[in-house]
Amino acid sequence: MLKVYNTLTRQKEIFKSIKPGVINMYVCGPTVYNYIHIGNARSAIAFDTIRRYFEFRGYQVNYVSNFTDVDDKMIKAANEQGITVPQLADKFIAAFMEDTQAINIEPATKHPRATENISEIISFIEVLIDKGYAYESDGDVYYRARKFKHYGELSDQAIDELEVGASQHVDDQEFDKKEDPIDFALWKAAKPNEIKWESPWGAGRPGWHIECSVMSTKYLGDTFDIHGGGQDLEFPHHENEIAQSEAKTGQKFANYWLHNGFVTVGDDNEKMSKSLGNFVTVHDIIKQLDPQILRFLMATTQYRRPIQYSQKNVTDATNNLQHIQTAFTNLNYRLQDAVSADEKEAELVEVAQLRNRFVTAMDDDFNAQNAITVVYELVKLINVYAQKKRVLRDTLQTMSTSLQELVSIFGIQLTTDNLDDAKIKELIDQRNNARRNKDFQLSDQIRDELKAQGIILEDTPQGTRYRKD
RNA sequence: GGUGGUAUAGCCAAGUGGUAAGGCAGAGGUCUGCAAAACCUUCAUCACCGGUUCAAAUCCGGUUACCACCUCCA
Repeated sequence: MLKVYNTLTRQKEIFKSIKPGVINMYVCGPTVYNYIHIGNARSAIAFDTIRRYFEFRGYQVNYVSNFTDVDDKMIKAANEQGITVPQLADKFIAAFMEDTQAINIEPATKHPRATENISEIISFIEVLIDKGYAYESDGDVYYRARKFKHYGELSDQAIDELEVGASQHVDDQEFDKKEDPIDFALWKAAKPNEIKWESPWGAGRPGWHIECSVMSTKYLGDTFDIHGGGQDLEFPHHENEIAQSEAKTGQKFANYWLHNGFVTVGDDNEKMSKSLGNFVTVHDIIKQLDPQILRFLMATTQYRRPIQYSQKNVTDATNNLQHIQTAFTNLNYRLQDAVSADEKEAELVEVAQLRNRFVTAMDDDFNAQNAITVVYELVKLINVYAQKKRVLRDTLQTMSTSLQELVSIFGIQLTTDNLDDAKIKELIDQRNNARRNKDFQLSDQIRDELKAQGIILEDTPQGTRYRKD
């Protein structure tokens, strides 16, 4: 029985999809004005992991995630770089695909862009105006937040308690055009030389929140199963999406709202921001860090908890991932002398039990911490088994399949690392000859030389094997 | 000011009434010619105060600290 924490009700609920066996989910994607930072990566990884788990549980997942390819930041960045907004968008969408591929994120079923849906956005806004939920004001269109009686329910904000301007980002010009300070823009009139589209209210561009309402309902229907995004989007972005969508359709918008936690940077746990100089992009990180390690660190932390991106945590993740990889290597190594026999060993039962425990852990709001603990137990079982004198091919195969399957939910791919180098093999032969002759000075010399080249030798009862450091 | 969240060993982190999972790091050991890898052993009374209970990290009341959001933000 799968439970998810629903921000809407602030509790864990039994998950039930609208259509059996199918899940429609929408996840807010990035504004493509820069390389994605590790916060974006965290969100992408969290929901990719959730998606993979649903698929593992047998669901077909329709996963839609947008690109915000026009807004103030886009316009500013394009001007600074002397290119057009669409050029900027193309550049960073390509970078997004590249970076997310590196951390093994499956492409969404559909990656719609705001600018590809302008006519749908305009129609959507027209309906809101017709229903009295929106009004035009000097070329802008605003949503009448107070008119929507559920406004503030997602984020538990009492509408009269909202402290307008608390985040110190009030636009004075906009302020004057609004009936009420809490109203928000659906359409913004174009300033001179800005990218623009024609509309019934004059030339302009869509506000930020409207695109997600339009694209999610366009691809997933008026009511869909899951809407996800970062915690910071809860208010106002998701609150506004609900207001827009439910005012238009009269239907429930999304059944379950899932929000991932933040990433903090550095050993003193400070928030990532450009002014603090700790703004970290995935593009830069993966130049020096194995993307799998970043993936592992983020995917194995429960998605709602904060993650501290620090050297210590990266090192831990590196060691833990290596530990799992080593078990897989140990397993594969024993295939060479495994026997085929029609026996059902006790380990098979244990593997099945561990799998069940993994599922139980993940069923509890994707508790990756408990799930990875089960993987470590499987790793131990494998390591112990791989040291037995007699091992069965079937048992090894089952262990291998299970281990790979479970870690693949976290987006981790284990490698068989088929090093096959005649030169190294010759050196190993020389070394083993020396060892037989008790010439340990020579044998250690050979080992040290290989180590200097990044090749680690390991003597096992089945012979000497080697791996890359 | 409003809302939400968090507080468990050197670090990360499970655990919603029954006497503290797991990982990393550390220490000791087994295996090894020595290593490596693996395995074994070892390492905490749970922010603070008060209460309920036979029994609380877990429930109730209060306090403190930190974080996030309140129309840039994943």
